[in-house]
Amino acid sequence: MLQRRIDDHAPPTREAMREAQDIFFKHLKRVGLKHTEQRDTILRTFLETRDHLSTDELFRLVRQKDPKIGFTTIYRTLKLLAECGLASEVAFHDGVARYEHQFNRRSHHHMVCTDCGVSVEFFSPEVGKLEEEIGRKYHFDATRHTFQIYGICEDCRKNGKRVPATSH
Amino acid sequence: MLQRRIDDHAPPTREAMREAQDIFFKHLKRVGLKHTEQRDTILRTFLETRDHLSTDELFRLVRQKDPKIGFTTIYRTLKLLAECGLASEVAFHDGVARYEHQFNRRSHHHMVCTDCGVSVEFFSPEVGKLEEEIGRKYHFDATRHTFQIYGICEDCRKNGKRVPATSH
DNA sequence: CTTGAAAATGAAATTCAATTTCATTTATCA
DNA sequence: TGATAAATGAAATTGAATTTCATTTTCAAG
Repeated sequence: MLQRRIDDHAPPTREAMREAQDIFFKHLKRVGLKHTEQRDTILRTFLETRDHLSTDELFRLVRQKDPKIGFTTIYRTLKLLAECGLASEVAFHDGVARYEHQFNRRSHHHMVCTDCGVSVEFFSPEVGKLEEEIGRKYHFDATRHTFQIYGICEDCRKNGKRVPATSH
Repeated sequence: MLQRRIDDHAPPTREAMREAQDIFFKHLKRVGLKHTEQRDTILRTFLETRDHLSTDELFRLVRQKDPKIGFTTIYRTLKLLAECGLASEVAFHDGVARYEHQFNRRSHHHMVCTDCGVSVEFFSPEVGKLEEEIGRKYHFDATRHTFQIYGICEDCRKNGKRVPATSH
């Protein structure tokens, strides 16, 4: 199920795109990897969508631009993007890993409708504070956290007809 | 990796055990399923451990009591226990589903060491409040949430035999 | 420009937890 | 008791994630 994403995220400007490419290719250089056409296409496609993409979904989008790029390259490139902070994995706990871009994004969390799959971003600085607080209390070196709220969105509640969970 | 669990949870008294069995078998009756020796053995084994168990780990424990019980039965029984609220799935995002008992437990969350896998429970009523608050704000019928903090525990930091991971 | 070594690519194979299938056994109740 | 609906468990299947490997490409040193 495609994770439609409701947020305050504008499409990237040409400049932002260039900046992201710069971050990516500096990262590649740093770890001794090479700049390739495929990696550039994948990065651009990734930044152009606002949805939370699984590897397979990004694969389908990239294929429209360059049908010769394989699934494996998408898979590996997403890992690279996560490594340099341009992407991060969001675990919605539905069996597939999804990624969202993190470039120029402020800290946020997601509320997910368990019926239609839509995800809404929300902002809550308290969550970050909690991470720090609890970490200190238990002598953990806290590095990250996950926080998602699950429920039924307004639309699904109104439509009321529960769609029997279809196969994935 | 076995998820060692640090918490304030005492082993169940004989009475608590009986109460849990009662809840389980009432649930079975309600949905038209049958009371079997296997299901009872699985429930008892599950309640007796304090760790966060994957299906496979519980299978190994149950096998010590009754080697004839198969993996599939554990798998299905865990789903049943989750259905009636005696167990709940905790997603630590390491690729396997884990369950913990929920019988007579107060609301809590987990902090997980990404090095050794130990998980520590903590209590934070604010998190529940946040769920409610955010749900109201976005007109979601919020039913549950996940919140985990990841980091390095004190022991692992002291033993320090891990190469400092390059930040991400 | 070459060119050679290191890395990248992508199709196919593999892994592994989760889930389903199905033939047989068991619990329940009239 | 018997009828029958459900339970069981071994084996098969699924599907996402990951690895393998033969071939192609990048890049920097000459």
